[in-house]
Formats: sequence, structure tokens, C-alpha cells
Amino acid sequence: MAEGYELPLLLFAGFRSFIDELHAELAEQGHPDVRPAYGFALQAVGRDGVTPGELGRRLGVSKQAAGKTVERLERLGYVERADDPGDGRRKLVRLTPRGVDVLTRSAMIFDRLRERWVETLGAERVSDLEGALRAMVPGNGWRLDAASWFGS
Amino acid sequence: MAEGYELPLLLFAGFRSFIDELHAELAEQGHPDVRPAYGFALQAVGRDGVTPGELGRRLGVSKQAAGKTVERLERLGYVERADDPGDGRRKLVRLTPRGVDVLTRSAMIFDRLRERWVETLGAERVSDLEGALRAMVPGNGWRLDAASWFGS
DNA sequence: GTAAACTAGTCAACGTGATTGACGAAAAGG
DNA sequence: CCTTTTCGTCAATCACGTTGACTAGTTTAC
Repeated sequence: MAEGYELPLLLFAGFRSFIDELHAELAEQGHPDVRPAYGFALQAVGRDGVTPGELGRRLGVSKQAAGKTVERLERLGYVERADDPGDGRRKLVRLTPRGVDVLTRSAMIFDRLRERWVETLGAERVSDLEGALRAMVPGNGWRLDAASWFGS
Repeated sequence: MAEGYELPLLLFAGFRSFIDELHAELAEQGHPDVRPAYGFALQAVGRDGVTPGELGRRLGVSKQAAGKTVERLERLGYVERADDPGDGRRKLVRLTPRGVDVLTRSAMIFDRLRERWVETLGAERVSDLEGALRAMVPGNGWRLDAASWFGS
């Protein structure tokens, strides 16, 4: 009979091993300075670009915090800012080619990592695991505000 | 065919729902100011007490950071500091009765939350999930340095 | 058509929780 | 003994979040 506290630790350890291996791989593939929080932010920027305010909403932080994140990502060359031609208040945050490269590589690395789980556990055990989690996780589970969440 | 990026998000969302519900319950049961990071620290202090340096090692942070955490927990009444009678350099950090209460309640709440998973998924599906995660997680997965990890 | 209200982004001040470096006191080892 | 190591803490700094105030641009209402 498993202790209740074990399950959340296992979930976190699994998540963590994914993220750790992702970033080790990214570092080897020319992106040594992407940190987990930056990856989430880049994902939230997405291929279509976003305004700082909307980015803050997606990440669950204030627009000011989102603006600072954009500044850091800009300094690292992953995003760029441009004025919105149709609305003088807005600034568009868009991925640079380097930013797109991170997302593309991340998707490939995640696929490969999942494949490793399939090799060890078998395909149906992995998809049962996914199904079980989908059933237990409220909403869609697509929230990207992981970085801001822990400290609160 | 699931996308690879979905699995880590599901793992995190599962972990997160555990922690969120734990803290909502703790808040109702008289511990409104326990934050996730504090819970990990209290767990690392444990019923036997610990020195600040060892606490830092368990949490994966510097001894100075651990000292500050102890200070915050002390101010909230969850731990107390005492001189080690046998070694003048050491200070013993011990849980107060209130700190023990948090750990006791947390264990009960975790058990109840796991029980909810069993109600929805069935006992063997949950234990298979745990088994799968145990197989994929390197080491023991008992590391408590979750709080410090994300920012790095 | 203009005044008011709202929205978007940024600046400044500050809080929290981490870091490293330096230091004094207490143990341990030759 | 006296040196080396260990332990805890102080101080300065950094990363990253917060709230509040402010400017500029857009929309709404009269």
C-alpha cells in the first residue's frame, strides 16, 4: 500500500527529469542559456507573437513581470519587439529565428524523450498513464504559468 | 499518437493539483500561511530536527539560504532553534508542535487525495502509474529541492 | 467633435529567496 | 599547542516577482 505523499513526488520527479533532459539537450544543441522559465515563456509567445499584456495573462504574472521576461529574452536573442501598426499602444513580441529554433528542437526532444518512456514501459502503458493523468487533471492542463506558481 | 510535449505538462499538472489541494486543505485546517516551499522545508527538517547546514544540503541550497528559510519558519512558529549542547558551533532546528501538526495533517491529506485518484481510476491503475513513474525516475526521487530547482 | 474612460506599456520602489565571500567561534588532528 | 576544518551568520548582490504611478493611444458617450 503506497503512501499518499509518494505520488506527488513521483509526478514531480517525472516532470523534472523531462525538463532537465530537455535543457541538457538544448544546451548541447546551441542553446545553453535557455532556462526552464524561459522555455515556458517562449512557448507562450508562440509562433504568432503576442503582446506583453497577453503574455502576462498566459504565464499568470503581471504585465510588468512579463515585460521584464521579454527584455531578458530579447537580450538573449530569442524574441524581438515591434510596434503594432494598427494600434499605437501595442507592442508585438515575436520569436526570432533563433527563438523558433528553440521551439522546434524542444518539440523534437520531447518526442524523443517520450519514445524512451515507450521503450521502457511499452506503448500502451505510457498512453494509459497519459489517459489517467488527463482524467485527473482539472481543465486542460495547458497552463503555462508553472514558473510563477511555485513561489506563491 | 500523443505529442511528446504533453506528457511533462500532464505530470506537472498532476503534481500541481496535489500541492494546490494540499494547501487549500491546510489553509482550512488552521495553516493558511504554509507555502509549497515551506512545506518542503518542514518535510526536510523532519521529526528529528536538523542543523541549518544539513537542511541546506537536503534542500539543495546554500547553508545561508537554508538559514533564511529557518528564520521565516521560526517567525511563523513552525520551527525553533536551540543550541546543540554537545557542540557549541551547531544550532538545532526542531519542529514546534505546530510544525509537527502541519506534517501530520499533510500526510493525512495526501492519503486522502490519493484515495480520490483510486476512486476515479481504480486501485491497480494508480499503482501501475506509480510503478511506471518509479521505473522512469532516476535515483529514488526523494529529493526535496523542488523549490530551488525551477529558477536555475 | 471633444471630453471622459478605458487599455497598453513602462518606470520606480520594493519584497522574497537565492547566491558568493568573509568572518568569528568551536571542534578536531597533528 | 597550534593549525585546519566545520558551523553559523553577516553583508552585498542578483534574479524575478509584486504594486502603484504615469504616459500615450484608443474607444465611448454626450
